[in-house]
Amino acid sequence: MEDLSKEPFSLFVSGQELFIFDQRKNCIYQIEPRDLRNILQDRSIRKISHGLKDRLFSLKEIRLEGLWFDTEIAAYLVDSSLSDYSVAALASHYLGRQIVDIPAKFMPYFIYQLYKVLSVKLEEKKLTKLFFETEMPLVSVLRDMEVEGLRVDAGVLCDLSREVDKRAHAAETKIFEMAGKKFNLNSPKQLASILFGELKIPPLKKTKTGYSTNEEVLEKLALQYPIAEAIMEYRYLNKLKTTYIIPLIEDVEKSKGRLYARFNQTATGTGRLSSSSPNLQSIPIKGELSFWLRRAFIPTSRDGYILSGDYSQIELRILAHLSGDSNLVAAFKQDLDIHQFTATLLFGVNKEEVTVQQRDIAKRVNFGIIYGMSSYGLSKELKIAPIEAQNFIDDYFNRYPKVKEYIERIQQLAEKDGFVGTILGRQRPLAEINSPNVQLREFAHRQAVNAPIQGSCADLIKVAMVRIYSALKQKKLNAKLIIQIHDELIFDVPGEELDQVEALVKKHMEEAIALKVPIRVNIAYGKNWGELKAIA
DNA sequence: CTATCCTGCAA
DNA sequence: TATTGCAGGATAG
Repeated sequence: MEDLSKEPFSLFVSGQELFIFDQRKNCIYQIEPRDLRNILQDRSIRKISHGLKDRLFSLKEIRLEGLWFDTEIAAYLVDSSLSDYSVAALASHYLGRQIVDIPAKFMPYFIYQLYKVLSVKLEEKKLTKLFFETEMPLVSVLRDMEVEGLRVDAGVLCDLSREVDKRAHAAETKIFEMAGKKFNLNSPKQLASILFGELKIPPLKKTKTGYSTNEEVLEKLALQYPIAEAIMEYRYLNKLKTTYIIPLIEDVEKSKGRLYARFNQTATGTGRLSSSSPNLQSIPIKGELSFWLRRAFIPTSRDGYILSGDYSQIELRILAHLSGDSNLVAAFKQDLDIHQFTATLLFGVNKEEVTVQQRDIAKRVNFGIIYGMSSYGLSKELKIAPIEAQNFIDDYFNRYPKVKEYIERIQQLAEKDGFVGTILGRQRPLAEINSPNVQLREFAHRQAVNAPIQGSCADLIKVAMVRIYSALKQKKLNAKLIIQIHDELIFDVPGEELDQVEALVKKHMEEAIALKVPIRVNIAYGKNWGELKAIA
């Protein structure tokens, strides 16, 4: 075999087996298992592979170096709207070959063909820089996160579990008493028949199959019927227990005090990461028991800390950047409380006069903008009439005129191009943007507003992750990135590294991409994830 | 057993 | 009839 370090070649790992494709000789080789590690860890050997991060699960001790071109990541940048990024699916899509199942030994051949097609498409779409400088380096960052996992105190979870059981049982007893009988509280169908049948409570909303018993409905019923309040309490406790506490305890006990989650790089339409098995991006944060739950997430070393860096109002800052609206830009340049500032514009008062309620409305309107809100959507959110909601939207656009122009511009661009882009050029296809179906078309228009904002935020934090990873490595620091939650990075930091890591995280997060407005990052740290104290 | 619905957690 | 996800339990087939 010729020197592997001369040019990139494609490979596929299956269990302990490694196959490579030599494109010059059009020939597939199987590598001896004892050479597998050397090849994967040699950074001078440029490797083309497919979903390699996820294919090394049984080879966790191998450091992955020199992964130069991952065809799964490339395919995702070329088209983030696919639901299946397997080699077989992509071969069908891009190589015109209908293949259901590819034997492992032929994989490198197909991966190489995909590489040829996808590298051209990356060039055409001007995604090469984003691909090589951000997405490919990120693969190693995510692999390290997945391999390292994080430390969790199962004892804290067990204590919490007992407390939740106690409260859930109390709620259950109360509900059955008021209902006059026992039933399956987890069945919306049975619950509806008790509430709206036996108890004759007037139903407020329908679902496809019956009457709705969701949070919104229960909240309204709770004003008049105590049973609704108790059901909400039960639901909260049951959710906490079944979705978080029990699965976390099981995972942690299986792996001696550590938790290993996945961070998926090709899952979302916008460029965000997703997390699964378990999903660390939806660990509860509101309420006393959520706080208890987060206290179970602890540093690896006894003298260590959990440190978080959190982008402040990043999506609105990106909106200010993209729209160039002078009011919005000025507000951020002066480091104002943006929701309070928006309230002064909407209600025509001085900032000292803004009430808590007014600020809350302004905050919800600000969020609504990011989601491409309608008056109906906002009215539901604010629990007011659609006409009043429309007034807020009109006032908002009068005060932030360039935001309005930006939204119109991006929607027209989407109609013309069939996609929208982020600051770093990441594209989101919008297949339904000109659909004759009104619902689909309007949905795509909201996505056209949201995707550049959400996606640019993803760009920003990905750049920061790559730079922080390399800075930690270069400075030989042992702090580890353990969780990413879209606009927040969480680290496991040895005690003696705290100051250095704090400065480094703040700097790289704030300087990831220069915007027309300052970017602010709040750093907090503590002895566990539940008790983080802000740094001045 | 899988698919779908309803529900609810996060940014 | 506000954006993006993941996941639980119940239920239908």
